[in-house]
Amino acid sequence: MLEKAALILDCFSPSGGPYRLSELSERTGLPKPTVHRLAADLVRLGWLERSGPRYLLGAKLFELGSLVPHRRDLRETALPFLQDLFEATRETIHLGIREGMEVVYLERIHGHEALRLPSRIGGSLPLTCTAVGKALLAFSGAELTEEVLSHPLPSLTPHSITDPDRLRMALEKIQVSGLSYEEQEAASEVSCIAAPVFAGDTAVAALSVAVPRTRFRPAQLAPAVRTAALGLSRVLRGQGGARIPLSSR
Amino acid sequence: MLEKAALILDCFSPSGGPYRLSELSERTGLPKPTVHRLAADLVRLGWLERSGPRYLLGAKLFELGSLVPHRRDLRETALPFLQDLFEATRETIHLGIREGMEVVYLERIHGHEALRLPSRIGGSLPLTCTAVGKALLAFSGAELTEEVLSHPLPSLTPHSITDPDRLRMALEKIQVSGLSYEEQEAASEVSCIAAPVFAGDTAVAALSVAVPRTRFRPAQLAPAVRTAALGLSRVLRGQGGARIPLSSR
DNA sequence: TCGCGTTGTTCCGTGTCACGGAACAAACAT
DNA sequence: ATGTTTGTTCCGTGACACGGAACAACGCGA
Repeated sequence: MLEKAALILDCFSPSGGPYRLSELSERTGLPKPTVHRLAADLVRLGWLERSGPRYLLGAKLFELGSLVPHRRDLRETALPFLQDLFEATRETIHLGIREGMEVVYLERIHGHEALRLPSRIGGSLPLTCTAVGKALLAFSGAELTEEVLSHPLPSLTPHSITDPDRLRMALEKIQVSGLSYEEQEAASEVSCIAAPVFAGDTAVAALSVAVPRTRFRPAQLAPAVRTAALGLSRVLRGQGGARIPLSSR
Repeated sequence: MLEKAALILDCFSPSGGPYRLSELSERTGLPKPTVHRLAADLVRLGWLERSGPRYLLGAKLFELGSLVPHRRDLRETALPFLQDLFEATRETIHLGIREGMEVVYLERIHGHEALRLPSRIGGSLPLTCTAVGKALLAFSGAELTEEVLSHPLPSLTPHSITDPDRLRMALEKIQVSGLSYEEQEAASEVSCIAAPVFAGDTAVAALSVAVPRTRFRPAQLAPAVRTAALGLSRVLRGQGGARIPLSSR
């Protein structure tokens, strides 16, 4: 029952777009009357909304989603640094964390010029295809790197790194320089530079600047990204990662 | 069953903080074994997380919440204007919409100086206690105003407006000037100025600047807020509110 | 205007699985 | 050592989720 409800809600990820009853039925594999009943319940609870024949994710989910502690806290303390970085570069800024073998973006801020990017707040992308992802991967321990390299590498564009050796070299460079680069590996015509945010010697997050390829000037962006990332690291260390003690096991 | 799960999740609003099994049982009024079973299911689905004996809202909710179309679209198109406003003022910026008789905040950005505010992204406050709320209320039709005035006015601080006549006058001023002011009505030592974002002649959103009372200089902030709000209004008009046609009934 | 495919909704008999009291185990306090 | 609170397991009962089938509403092309 809960599981079926979750199936329905998961239909809306990642597109979010409106769906009709029969589409939901088809996508979940659940019979139509079942979806009908469950969807009606979900609407009553505010988890879905309905306008005419179309179902949308509901306001309650936004409310609850905004409260998720890990996300909210990190986003909140990172925000001032993201603003600094935006003000310094006036380009699109990302904040991401690692979740398994993917990046999840917690924040994305930008000005009036909108890049066409696959990244969305709350959405996830392969670690290996983005600057943020590679920054996280490079400082998440050797085991994870091996784990990632043991599968075929996914790609978002023809420029995505699919050769394990190239990736390994790229990660080593990142480990040395503390900076992660990406050129059209996630979206065409977009380049990106990222820096990891540390807690101890592993990365807990990374932030990046995304720029149209034609005006990508890494030398100018590097100090700003690094500064922001280090500043955030320092604040996180200060306030102690242990606001929620992880306790037993 | 769904309803019981919703009860459990609603425990986390607005505090978000971690809860133990017995607290959840008490707050929901559900028997312990029931909560235990449901919570376990919710954890399996990623809607809750569990570290030791504490339950937290889960990552999946963040993911889904970020996709809620109304929120996401408005937030996305508003963001550049919020950035402009932040850059012009370097103060805390809010974006809010009306939901019933409350404001819901879609975005809040700020620099390193953190004001102590009751507003949270995804959270809601009474319309009458905040600059954003009053801006929305002033341009939501006379019926709503009467509806609000027909109940006793809530208050967040001793400065919150609780006198219906005073509120009515304040709203009229807002309707004339297109600007909404608030002084320590939501949080002590904080003043605020807001401007409505229009679709036609009713407000679909409002944005505000919150400032420590001591350095509140309305004359300097007013043009910036108004400019940002009008700019956003224009863009919203341009892209048509009708991306999701409301269709029948 | 009619008919036909599609989509949404209602009905209801069947069987499942959610339910929660009770009993047990583990953690914590004193 | 002993009570107290919290977390977990068990299991018999019955409510209610389930989904096929039949029906209604819509959209579309002729």
